[in-house]
Amino acid sequence: MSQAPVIFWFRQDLRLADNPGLCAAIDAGQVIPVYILDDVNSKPAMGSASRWWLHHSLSSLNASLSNKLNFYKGDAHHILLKLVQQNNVKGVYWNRCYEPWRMQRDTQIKEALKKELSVEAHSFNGSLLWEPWQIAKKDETPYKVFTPYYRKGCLNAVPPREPLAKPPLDEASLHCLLSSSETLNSLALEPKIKWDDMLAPHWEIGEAGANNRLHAFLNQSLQHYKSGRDQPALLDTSRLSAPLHFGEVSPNTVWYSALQTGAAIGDEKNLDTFLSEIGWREFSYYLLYHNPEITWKNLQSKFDAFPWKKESTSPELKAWQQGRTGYPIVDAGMRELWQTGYMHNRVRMIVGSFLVKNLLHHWHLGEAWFWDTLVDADLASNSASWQWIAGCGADAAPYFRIFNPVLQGEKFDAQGEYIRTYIPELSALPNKYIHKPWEAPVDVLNSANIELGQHYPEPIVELKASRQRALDALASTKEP
DNA sequence: TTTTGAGTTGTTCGA
DNA sequence: GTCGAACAACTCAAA
Repeated sequence: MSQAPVIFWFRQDLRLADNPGLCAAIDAGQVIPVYILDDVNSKPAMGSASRWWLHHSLSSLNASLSNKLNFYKGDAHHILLKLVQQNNVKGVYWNRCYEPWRMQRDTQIKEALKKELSVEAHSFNGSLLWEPWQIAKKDETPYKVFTPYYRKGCLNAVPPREPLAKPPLDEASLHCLLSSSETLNSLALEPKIKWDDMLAPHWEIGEAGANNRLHAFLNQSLQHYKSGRDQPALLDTSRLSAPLHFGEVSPNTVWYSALQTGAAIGDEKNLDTFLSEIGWREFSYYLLYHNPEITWKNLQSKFDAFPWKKESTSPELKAWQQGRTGYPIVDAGMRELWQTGYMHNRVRMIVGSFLVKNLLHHWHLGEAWFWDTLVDADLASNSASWQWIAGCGADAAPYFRIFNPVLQGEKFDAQGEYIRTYIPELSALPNKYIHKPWEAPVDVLNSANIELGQHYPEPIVELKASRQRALDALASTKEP
């Protein structure tokens, strides 16, 4: 093959199967596979847990490309143009991303390739079921509420593209560069302090792992997803958030695999609940695309006057981050996050409500902590979800929805299994007090070897008073 | 244009 | 212990 090669630029699509951009690149000629760690343009900079996941995902991808993946670090614009020039590249292929900084950068790259080098960039949809510009109300403006967006907008639109097969990718279809690239290790994605040893046992990173996770979920949990997903001790959520974020599996593959399993078990209710969660992911991207300011600005501007605390040095924030609030379900969640890089969905809502309402801290502070510590940290989902729990999102939670961590614990972790997993110092406490150790009589605490304030903290805030404070704060932001 | 029904995930209080 | 109502007012979506 003497023809000029093409570049396939891997981004949030670290897989071979159902990769439309990669398939198109292979059809066009010999492929130079490229990954660029663009820490020049990224806003915000990638979090630590994400960087760790990315390292292993790239390592896995590189192995499935016969170690022919070319790594670069720096300004993607500069690097790509140089690569195209030096290697006589005739086309550049990628799958679209939707973060504002990425869209801006990619548009500029596309224009520069065309204008300066007369090379065409070809972009594809590899990470959403429906493009954000494809779904609109009858008056052609974007939806602001999930249910009509999903039911009327998405489900009545053209069905999602069916997954593409893994392309035939032998060594002959991959083009070797004349100049050498960097190595994966030189990207320095792994942490300097070995905290990642703690996370590693919980995950199987890469395309094969993502598919194993998908099928384990479909086989074991889909049939009781509707109720199972709410109980953090059960591990019945899909835990596909990180694989989807990095594109180790496509939402299309998840969607159609779930439909298939759902049909086989003949259960619409659980299937629909799961599919609507995929719909929520779509909705977050949709909101971000049409409202790029949601990453930093309250969608409902009346919340700009809400008296949230904004100090990132507050001792209460520190206690929340470290899982020392004195409320077991909150602390268990924050420790799960720290130890595994993940937190169960139900518990994310509880800890979010606690920070924003009971502790009256700004959602930015929670968002920033999640951004750094979650392996599935995703700009669209993280922003939209924090705004949702804070009540300032487009699709706002009602003002009175303030989670009570004791009731939530008793309802969704009745046996305290989740608490005992992440707060071993409470493990000998009977179920009756596992969600409210401060109410336990002294002899019960003694026989469980717990001294409150010593082994486990006293509550840092009183529930009833802090709930009322949040309601009052909301009332105070209203127009007179 | 106006009207109407609805809005992911809850808690508390009083009967 | 259980159950239903109340909890602001507003915006959105569609008829």
